[in-house]
Amino acid sequence: MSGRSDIKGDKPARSTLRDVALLAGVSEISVSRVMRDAPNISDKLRDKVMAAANSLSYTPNRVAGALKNQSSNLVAVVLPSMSNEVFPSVLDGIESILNDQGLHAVLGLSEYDRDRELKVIRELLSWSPMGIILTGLHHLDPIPGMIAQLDIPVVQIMDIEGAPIGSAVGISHSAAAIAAADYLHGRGYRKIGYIGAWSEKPQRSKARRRAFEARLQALGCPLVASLISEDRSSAMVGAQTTAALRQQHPEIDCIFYANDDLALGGLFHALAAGIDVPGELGLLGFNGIDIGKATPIPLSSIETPRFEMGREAARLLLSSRESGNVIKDLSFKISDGKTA
Amino acid sequence: MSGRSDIKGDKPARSTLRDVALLAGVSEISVSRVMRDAPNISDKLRDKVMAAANSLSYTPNRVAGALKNQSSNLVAVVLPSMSNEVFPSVLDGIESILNDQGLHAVLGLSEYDRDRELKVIRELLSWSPMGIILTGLHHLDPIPGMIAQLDIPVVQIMDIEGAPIGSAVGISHSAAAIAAADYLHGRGYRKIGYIGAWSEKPQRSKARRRAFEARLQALGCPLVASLISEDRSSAMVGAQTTAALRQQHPEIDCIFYANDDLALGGLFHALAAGIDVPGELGLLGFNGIDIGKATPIPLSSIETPRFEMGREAARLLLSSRESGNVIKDLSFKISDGKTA
DNA sequence: GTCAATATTGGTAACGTTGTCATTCAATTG
DNA sequence: CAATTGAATGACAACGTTACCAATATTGAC
Repeated sequence: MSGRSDIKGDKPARSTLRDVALLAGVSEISVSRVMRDAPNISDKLRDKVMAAANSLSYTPNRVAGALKNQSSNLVAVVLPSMSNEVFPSVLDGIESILNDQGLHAVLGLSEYDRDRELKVIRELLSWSPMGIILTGLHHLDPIPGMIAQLDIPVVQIMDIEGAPIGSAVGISHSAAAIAAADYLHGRGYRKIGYIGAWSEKPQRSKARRRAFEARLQALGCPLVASLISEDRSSAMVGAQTTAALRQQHPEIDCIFYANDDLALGGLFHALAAGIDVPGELGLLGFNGIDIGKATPIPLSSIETPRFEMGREAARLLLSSRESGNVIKDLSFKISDGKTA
Repeated sequence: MSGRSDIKGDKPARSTLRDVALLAGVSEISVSRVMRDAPNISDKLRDKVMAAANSLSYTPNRVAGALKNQSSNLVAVVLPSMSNEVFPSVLDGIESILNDQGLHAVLGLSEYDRDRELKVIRELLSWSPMGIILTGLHHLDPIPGMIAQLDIPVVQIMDIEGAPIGSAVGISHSAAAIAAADYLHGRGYRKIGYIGAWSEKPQRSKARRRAFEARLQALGCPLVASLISEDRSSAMVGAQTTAALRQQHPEIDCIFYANDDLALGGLFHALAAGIDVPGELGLLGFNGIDIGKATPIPLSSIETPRFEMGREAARLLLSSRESGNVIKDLSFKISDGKTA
């Protein structure tokens, strides 16, 4: 009955256009057209084809389609990691737009390693995706050329300060750092510390710390100290580094953290140690994650639009044919927490 | 110089095996073999080809390769959602195995909707993935048949109680619920409540609650009440529902939560309201997320191996040719928190 | 120096789909 | 009623790769 399966007489095998066409007694191209809802198809033909297709439970082979078309419904998405809440949210935002269009993300993780990123991008590009989303603005040299060869749209997320390959969606991290410095200074804090983690692998956090430091300097109250853990960010590390930093520099009256996981750890440490927050110690996080809104003292934080960043990136990708390259500043806001 | 680009004289166009072969003065097959590291290639040939390939910055077209080979290096991964920490961890585990093998996940989100899941699976299968990872054991009728047609391995994650299509990796949710009931009962709690969220969309949480209820009944201290919020899980919802449940049933001395986000919310509520934990109120979460280890009172929770589940799923997928279908119980453990 | 065995290369034909260009046939027009 | 149009279908040739089967070099054995 179904072509190839006779030859060897075993597996049901995947049915093809040809099988459907044979069964329906029409040409392959007609089946193709019906499957794709092409115009100028008679109801009679459509019915015949659909019946045959259903009885064979035919699924179009998009690999073949993509080869012929030179384009697919895949979108390459390259993120550094999945292990904090930032990138899953971004990915969620991306998927929320893509899935409605019948598009799908092919995922690659760089683990903050440039060479690995290059390898992953090369592999993903070999699938002729219809677009690619990258994290950050700094990439190895050959990458823009590789993308140009496919002539597909690129959107870079997270950062907008630099020279994007195509479009970019994100926030200004230096502006966020300046806002943080101004905010804390405005609240009366004068002995400010900084805590980061994971050796600042994302260059964005390094940029943020530097801008923060510079701004404090300009405000006349230079950063007292910063402590960058080698470990990955976590609440536990946040608690430990907070204790350590306060021991080394008892005069510190406020800490700005690289992210909310660390800041929550700081808050938990303070709660457990009976430190008065925000009086004795002010705490300011970064990202504005959900949990921080429910803590006994709600966490003050720089809220970043992570989900929206993903959505916007996907939207820009889809519209880039018309709108060309765009740089979109989604901006941040300082949440109304009570820890600073 | 590069074939197609002459015709119209515009885009650099993507170079192909043919372009490389022409430039290197060898056959297309030879280029193909060099690119794939096939055996029996002379150094001279390899060098010529590599030089040509580099100068054209050639990237193999895997769409064509997959069509010819009838199989790709893509793995379809269908998850319900990205919006709590569970599935990102699982995905992280999956990718940690896949990426080292040059494989890539194509993602589909079902949003806990069966029909949507079917649609997504159909689309992903049309890419001839080399395997597919699904969430849970309950799927719409046509799905097993669709997968069988491609003759690729399937791994279902999260749950192991039921009839898997292929392999399954997860934990026994009823066993976890029983362990929770026994643990709380053993700690002396007798007026136990339950809090869930999002209308229990994941059937796993429903199964867990039922088993929990049944066990408490058997232990002679029936569940006092359960409160299932319609909202998605979050610490905020956990705090609110905890307050609400205690108001409705002041006798409750302990609450088992559907997940740690809710439980953390409960803990924060208790801390803010000055409720003595675990004396006046015991709290037990589910999943064992990182943050819970750093709270002023570390959260007691049923720890589930989410990352490991992803890793194991990917491993099973890769080894299924030899090992066949396997059901793997990764088991859970009750964390040594201090809230129950 | 001859012959078999092996290492190295190439030619050809698919894989399943769709764009381009026919072709058929019914409907419309003057 | 012939001529013209347009709708509906089909034939054929790609898309870029790789499996399969030659064909040609190279090596070693006797």
